[in-house]
Amino acid sequence: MPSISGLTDHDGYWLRVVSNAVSHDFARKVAGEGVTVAEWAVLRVLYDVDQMVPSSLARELRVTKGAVSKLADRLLEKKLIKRTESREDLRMHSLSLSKAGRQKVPVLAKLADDNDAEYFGVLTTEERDALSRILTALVERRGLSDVPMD
Amino acid sequence: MPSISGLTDHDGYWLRVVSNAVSHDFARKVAGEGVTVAEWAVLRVLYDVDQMVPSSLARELRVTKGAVSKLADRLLEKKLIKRTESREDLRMHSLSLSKAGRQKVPVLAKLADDNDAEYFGVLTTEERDALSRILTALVERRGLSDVPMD
DNA sequence: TATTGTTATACTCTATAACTATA
DNA sequence: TATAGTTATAGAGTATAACAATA
Repeated sequence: MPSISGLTDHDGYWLRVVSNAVSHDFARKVAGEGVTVAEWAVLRVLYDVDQMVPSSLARELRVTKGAVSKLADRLLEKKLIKRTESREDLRMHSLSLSKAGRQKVPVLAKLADDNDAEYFGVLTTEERDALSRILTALVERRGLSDVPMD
Repeated sequence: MPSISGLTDHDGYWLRVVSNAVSHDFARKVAGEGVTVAEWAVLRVLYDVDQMVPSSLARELRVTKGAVSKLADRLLEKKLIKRTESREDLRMHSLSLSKAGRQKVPVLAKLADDNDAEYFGVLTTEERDALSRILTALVERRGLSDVPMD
């Protein structure tokens, strides 16, 4: 008789358990700063580039332009980003951090650092190095750079 | 000047990238069988126990009873599970697999096996063992058995 | 009163596709 | 026609809390 594999027999299951726990806790932390994880990603990208059109942001974050539109709406409401019209092409506009948004990024980055330390700090140096190495290997060998972050 | 960590500087980020990719592909596979990943988890648990009350299922899957109620509704519509009233305690009822549900579990388990092989097969035996070991260590040391699977 | 389960409501995240304005 | 962006719609996944029935 064939044996049926269980939920816990798959690496994908445990990966999801750990990933969800890490993300869930991080979401709770950034919620204290009034933003979601998806919003944090937008803010962090804008922090480096100063300004970016929504279509580029969609490519960078690997989501649809509709998703970016919605995220941008919320960040505008929260006054963390600004919209600037383009003069050359009136269809386009740029998104950039507001002063408040720029001030918030280091705070959020610190929370991300804390969260990582909290979770992966229980590993030995060897384990942590191995994890990073293996995750990177998976990303490279499976070509996950093009995978959406849903 | 303090340097601000980026999205990709955290293990949590890469964990999320890989986990999302694995789950996304698995979701696509089971969608071909007409179920979602959350529904697969319900079916797989019921496969072993024959029958279970929603409150136990909620504990097992670490979601709220409301979430189980919704999942059960969908699985009933799809005729993959059955509801049976309890005779001792009329507030309770048991959920169990229908014949169709029981037949589907091995098919779904095979898809989970395939998905795992597809993703983690690119790792060497040593890497794969290390990944399993490290994920297990994280679950144990961080006490993630109690974390919800959202 | 406490418990089981359902239902109502709400939110995040995402997608697809129709639509508007501009090129 | 093609492109940039918005909006409408939908659906998965989840939570909280109000509720009904029963214990």
